[in-house]
Amino acid sequence: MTDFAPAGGDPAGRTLRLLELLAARPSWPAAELAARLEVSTRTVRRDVARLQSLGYAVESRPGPGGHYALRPGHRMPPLVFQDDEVVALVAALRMAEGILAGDAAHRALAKLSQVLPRRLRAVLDTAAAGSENAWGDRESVDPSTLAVLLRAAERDLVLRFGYRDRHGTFSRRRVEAVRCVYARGRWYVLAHDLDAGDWRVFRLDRVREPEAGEPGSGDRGRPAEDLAAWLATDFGRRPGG
Amino acid sequence: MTDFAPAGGDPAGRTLRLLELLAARPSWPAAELAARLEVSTRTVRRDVARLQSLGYAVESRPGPGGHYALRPGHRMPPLVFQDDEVVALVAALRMAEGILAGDAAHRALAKLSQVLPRRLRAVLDTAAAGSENAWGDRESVDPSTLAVLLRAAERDLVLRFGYRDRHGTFSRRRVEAVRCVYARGRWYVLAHDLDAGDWRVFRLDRVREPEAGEPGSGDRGRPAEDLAAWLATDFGRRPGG
DNA sequence: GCGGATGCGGCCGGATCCCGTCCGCGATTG
DNA sequence: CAATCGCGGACGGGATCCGGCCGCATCCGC
Repeated sequence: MTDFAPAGGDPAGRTLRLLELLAARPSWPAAELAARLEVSTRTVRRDVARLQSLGYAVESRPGPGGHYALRPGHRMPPLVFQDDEVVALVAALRMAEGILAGDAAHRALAKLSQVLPRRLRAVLDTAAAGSENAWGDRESVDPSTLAVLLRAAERDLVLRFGYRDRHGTFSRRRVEAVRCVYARGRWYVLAHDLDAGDWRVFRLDRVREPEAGEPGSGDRGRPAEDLAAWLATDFGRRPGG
Repeated sequence: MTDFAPAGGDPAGRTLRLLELLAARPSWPAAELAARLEVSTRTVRRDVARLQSLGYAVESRPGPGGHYALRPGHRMPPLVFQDDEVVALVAALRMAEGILAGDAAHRALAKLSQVLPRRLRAVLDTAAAGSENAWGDRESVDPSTLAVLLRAAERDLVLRFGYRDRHGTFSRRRVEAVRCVYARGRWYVLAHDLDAGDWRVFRLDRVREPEAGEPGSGDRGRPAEDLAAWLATDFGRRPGG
C-alpha cells in the first residue's frame, strides 16, 4: 500500500498540482479548481494562500468572471540570453562559489536553466561542466548576511552586528553602512562606526548576525570625495578598526 | 524581509523545496536533504514518495554512496527565486565584473531582472545598488574566449591559441584542454601541451584567439590521481610553461 | 562473502492541521 | 441595485503528519 493516497487527500501534493494547474492555463475560476482537485472552494482558497506565502504571485479577481491567475512574471518566458551572457553567468557563479556560503548561487543557476531554451541550456551545462573553483578554502560569507548588509548600504540604514577582528577579539558594532565592496578576493563593508565616530572597513566574513535598523543620518559625507577612486587605491588600509 | 526559509514546517512548501534541491544538484544523500529541510530522513523518504506519486522521476540508489537524483528532462512547476538566490546572483556578478571583459554579465542580470516579480526585482536592484567592485584593475578575460575554452575542456577538444607568457614572449600552442579553473582570483586552463608533451597551466587572460578543433585522445590520464585535491594544493605552481 | 552504509517501507502514537460548513463582507459587473 | 464571485474568520470532527523504531534489500569495499 502506498502510504499516500493517490495525491487526492494530501495537502502537499494537492498544492503542487494546484501550482501546475495555474501554470498551465492563464486563469481558473475557483469552482473549477475545486472540482479538479476534488476539494471545496474553501480549501482552494487556503491552498492559494499557501502558494502566495511561498512567494508565488497568484492573483485573483472577484466579481462575475472572477478567477485565479499566476502573475506572468512567474510563468517566465524563455529567457533569450546571448551565449556570452550565459557563459558570463556561469563564470560568475564559479568565481563566487569559493566565497558564498551554501549553494544559493547554484540553486539560482539551476532555476535559471529551467527557463532557458534548450540550446542555451546546453551552453550553460557545458560551461558548468568544464569549469571548477579551486579557491574554495576561503572564509565564506552567508548570502543572507550579504543581503542584510547590501540592503543597509543601499538605504543608509543603521546596522548592528557582532564582529571578530583580526586578533580574534569580539565586539558589537553600531554603524551606518555606506557600501559593500568586493576587493582583493573578499567582501568588505564600508561604514561609519557610530561609536568610534569614524570610518571603518569591516570584512564580511567576520560579521555575525547583522541586523538592519532605522535609517541613519545619511548625510555625513564620505571618506573621500571620489569614492570610486578611494576604493580602488586606498581601500582596505584600515581593515576592521 | 528575511524571507529565506519559506514556511519551514509546512509539508507543501517543504516538498517544493525538495524538488528545487533535487533540481539544483545531480544527487543528494538522504541525510543531507533531511538536514536542509530540517526534518528526519523518514520524512524525506515520505516526501520523495510523494513526488514520485505525482509523476516526478526521482531515482534512488541504496548502499554506500547512495543518493536521490531527479532524472532530467522532466517538466517542472515554475520555481520561484528565493531572496538569497537573487542576492547570490548579484554578488556573483560583482565578483566577476573585475575580470570578465565587456558587460555580458550585466546584460544577463538586466534581462533577468525584467522577468522577475516586483519584489524580487527590488531585492536585485537593492543588492546591485549597495555593492561595488573595487578589484577592477585586473587583467580581464573575454567571455567568448572563456566560452571556447570551457567547451573545449568539457569535450576534451584539441585547442589552438596564441599565448603571451610572463616574460612577454609570444607563442602558439596546441593543447588538449582538461579543465578551466578559477583560483586565486584568476582563471586558468589546465591542459596537456601537445608540443611539449607535458601538462601545463595557462592563464586565461594571456590566451589570444583560441580555436577549438577535433576531439583529442582524451585518454591520457590526469596530472594527478585526485584532481580536486591537486587543484586545491599544488595548483598554479607552473603557471604558463 | 561478510560487514557496514544506505535506502525502503511498515507500524505506532501523540500532536498537529486540515477540511467542510456556515457566515458576513467587499469588489466587480451589468 | 442585485447577482456573482472571491475573502477570510470560526468551529469541530477527523484525517494527516512526523519521529522513532523495526526488519529487509541493495550495494560497496575489504
